[in-house]
Amino acid sequence: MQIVVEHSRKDIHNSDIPVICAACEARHGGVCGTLTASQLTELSRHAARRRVEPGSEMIGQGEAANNYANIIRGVVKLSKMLSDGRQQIVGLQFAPDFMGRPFMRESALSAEAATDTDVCAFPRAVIERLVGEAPGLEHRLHEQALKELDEARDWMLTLGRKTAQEKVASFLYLIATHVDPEKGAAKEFDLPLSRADIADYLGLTIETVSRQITKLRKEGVIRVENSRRVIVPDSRRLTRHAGIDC
Amino acid sequence: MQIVVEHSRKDIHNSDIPVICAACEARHGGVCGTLTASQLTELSRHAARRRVEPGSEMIGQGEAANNYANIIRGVVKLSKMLSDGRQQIVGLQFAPDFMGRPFMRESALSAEAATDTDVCAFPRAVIERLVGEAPGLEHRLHEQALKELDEARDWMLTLGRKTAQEKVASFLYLIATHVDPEKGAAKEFDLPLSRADIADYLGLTIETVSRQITKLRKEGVIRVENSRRVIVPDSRRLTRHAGIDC
DNA sequence: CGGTTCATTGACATATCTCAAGTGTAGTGG
DNA sequence: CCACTACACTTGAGATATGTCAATGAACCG
Repeated sequence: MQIVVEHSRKDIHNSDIPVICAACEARHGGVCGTLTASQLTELSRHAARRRVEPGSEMIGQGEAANNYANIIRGVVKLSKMLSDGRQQIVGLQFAPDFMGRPFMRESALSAEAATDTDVCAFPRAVIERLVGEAPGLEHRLHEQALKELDEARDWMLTLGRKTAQEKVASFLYLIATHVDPEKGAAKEFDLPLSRADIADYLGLTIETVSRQITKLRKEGVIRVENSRRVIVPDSRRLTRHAGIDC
Repeated sequence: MQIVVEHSRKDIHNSDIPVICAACEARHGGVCGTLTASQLTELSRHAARRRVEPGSEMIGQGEAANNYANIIRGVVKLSKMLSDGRQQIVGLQFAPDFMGRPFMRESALSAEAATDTDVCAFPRAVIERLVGEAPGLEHRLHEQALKELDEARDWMLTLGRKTAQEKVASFLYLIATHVDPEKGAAKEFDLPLSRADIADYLGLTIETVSRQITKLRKEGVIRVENSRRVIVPDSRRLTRHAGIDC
């Protein structure tokens, strides 16, 4: 975070950076951080800022994937569906994550905005050309893939082996950590997901999620306001309910 | 597969390839395929063939990860454990997959041979140096990571949303597909995993796995011999029991 | 042959799901 | 400002899939 600020200062004196990028919150996140000024210019020529409403699908399972995007603001759900409608969220992406599955024409999952979201989208062809020119770009994409792989595997443990109580606590802890990575501290935040989404992320039903949240509330592990706002007085305590090994 | 055979023929006339590699079954799989002769020589100087007994741990969760490896033969389980002993297998790796988590000092999971396994191991330092020299190497590692990510997400859907019956059928289908990718054909194979391992892979108990296998057998979807050998007369039929969308 | 490990089967317990009703809360229109 | 609907969430009662515990069987090995 410090570093981002310092770099931003430098950018002000660097007139080579495209205007749209110089003001971009994700200038150094996503894929843009590794690009040179000219590559950034090239990319920004084809880039389009878009605002996405919560619930609107950005790409569907089985559709052609013609775009990559940086998430500027908001949370995006990645999910998979069975033919009979059962659904599982397989990943959440937060700003300033990069979105898109390199080297694949067709999406194996659907991406949908969970909250109000801003993205900066560019055609896959441009990215794939830049990969050949910018040595650091593939490395950045590789790191993002590895990060997502680690997260997916962590979540497999949650899905396969934790109780409903632990699943819900793990989810709350995940969100709390994204808001503020400091361990054991008090936290307060709005849930980016509805109960239905949380259920789809945890492999549970809406009702079970609701009951477990109530249970955590009654035990004093969390407080809840307006059903979306959550207060965690002691996130170490939450951790214990989440079955997280530390 | 065709391609591998053709390349092997060429190798016979290419005396630059290290002897140990020229005879290697994974010569063009894993990471080796993208290396030049001199890079391969460099790598092979530090490489060590090892045979691993089933059940023996190759690396433990939280240990320092000092090695990468190509799997020459066999199946390796990647698993995560909670502090109270609950375990989840988060991935299976088959020959000629590459094993190892690039750019990370410490393993977030444990790797254990499921079957008799041969690997070709090399120190992480050598690989990381070669990444800087061989442009194709990081691309290969990146593709492997993306493949594992796709597999992990597919499995999350299985873990979170499928019934025990569908989970077991999905597992059998996964193994059947690895033996022979042809769709709808009859298949016969030995399970590389014990019932306990299958349970850990599916987020079930041993008893439930056993009951579901019995059920599939009684319905005629599979036949079982010696509890390890499985015959699938019609893998399309198996697919239907696996809740796989096609 | 006995001992060990692994797999199967049964009887019962229980966590989670299902179905149904009830409670907010926000938005809409009169 | 007050109905009125719509939607998301909560809560309850009962059903059920899966887990737990215990016994048995089958394969393997010294």
